[in-house]
Amino acid sequence: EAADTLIAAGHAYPCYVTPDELDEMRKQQVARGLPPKYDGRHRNLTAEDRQRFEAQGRKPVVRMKLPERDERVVVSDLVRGKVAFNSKELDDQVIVKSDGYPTYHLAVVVDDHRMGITHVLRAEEWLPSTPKHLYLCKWLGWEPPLYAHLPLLLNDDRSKMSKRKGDVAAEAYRAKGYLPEALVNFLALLGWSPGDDTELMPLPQLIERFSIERVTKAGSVFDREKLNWMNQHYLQQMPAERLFALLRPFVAKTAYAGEDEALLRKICATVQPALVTLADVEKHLGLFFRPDGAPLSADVLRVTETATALQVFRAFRDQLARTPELTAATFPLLVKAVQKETQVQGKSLWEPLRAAITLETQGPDLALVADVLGKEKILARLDLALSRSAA
RNA sequence: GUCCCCAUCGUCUAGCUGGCCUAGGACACCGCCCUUUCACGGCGGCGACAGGGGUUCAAAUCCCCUUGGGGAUACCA
Repeated sequence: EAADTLIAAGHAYPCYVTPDELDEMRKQQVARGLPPKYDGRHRNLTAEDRQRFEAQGRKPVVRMKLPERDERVVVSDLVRGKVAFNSKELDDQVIVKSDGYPTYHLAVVVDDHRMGITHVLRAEEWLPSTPKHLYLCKWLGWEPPLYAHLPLLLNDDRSKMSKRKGDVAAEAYRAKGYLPEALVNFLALLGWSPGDDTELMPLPQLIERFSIERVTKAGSVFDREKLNWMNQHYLQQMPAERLFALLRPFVAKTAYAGEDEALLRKICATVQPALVTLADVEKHLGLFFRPDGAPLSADVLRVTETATALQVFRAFRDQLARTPELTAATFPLLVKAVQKETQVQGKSLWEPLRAAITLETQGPDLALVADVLGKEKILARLDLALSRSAA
């Protein structure tokens, strides 16, 4: 309907040039050192011309008919101020494709008008096509919306980050275990800041404090490290119940999906302080369920094979064997007893213990882990460490 | 090529109406402290006004040029 209106008013016209012909045309222009541009060859077709093309079975596109004379078009942008373009630089843009579908340019103008859109906030890449949208509005007799062209999100090499290239769709971040609140908070800070040093802001606060005047002009690199930090922050804050609910789909993807639910719940709570993303739960789960005979890292071997380590293991094994019940609260007591007995303390005491018990050199609080693992398992692993050294 | 946008630490940024900036914060990195372990946390360190001209008593802040980066130049959005 809008296209028909424009054609009737002489602001648009059917164009029968085929993609192949356009290709050829541009190639020749480039060869002659000219900028590739539609040359307007179908701007003024006669009725006969049209009939001839129709008879050939050609389906036309509809193109905007930009003014013959050069005009100055000024875009008033909420973040960039006034930006001037020359209509001469613009092309007779296709607004309806040969399959009858409108292109973005026509669709966005018509759609926004019908929906009563007052503000168009879009990325900077759209700034150069805004003059076209302004023409469309003008010809259709509509008041254009207010525009704000936001800075681009950039890859590490400072090129434009595109949702059509790479693994950067919002869904991809969800799949990688990032929380919506973390992503939103992080994204809000790319190209905008509240003006003070506040960085951690939940959505309601973001909404309250946001103002378009404080939007920056330069593009910003998407820094995964900072996102990680923020994600971890929100993860640590989270109540255990909600965390477990969010963790479920990630647990479901692992080999441990069928384990006892109460146990999984306990593990998730234990592991919370060590999570950077939800997906990290997988590797931590492995820590609890890995088979005793699994291959060990060089670090684990290094810290479990010292003379001091062996001394600690023997003492701890004895302590543990004599303990009726092992809990997160009693574990440190056992370690304390070992310290007294062996005179080993601090890192040289805890590090080998952790490595022998969890088969990792890092992880959540050892007492908590030990509680989940249970007495029998720990005894078995200590024996294993002892026998490894004996061999 | 042409048009347009942009330019403060490695990254995100504060600084916008010029003096309070020997340029502040955050992430990352490095120390120290806390913790008998891991992490959290606390403290500190490293680290930037792209260059050159102006304007001014005074410029990161205003103007110009250069350089650099990015975007757009599709029957994609």
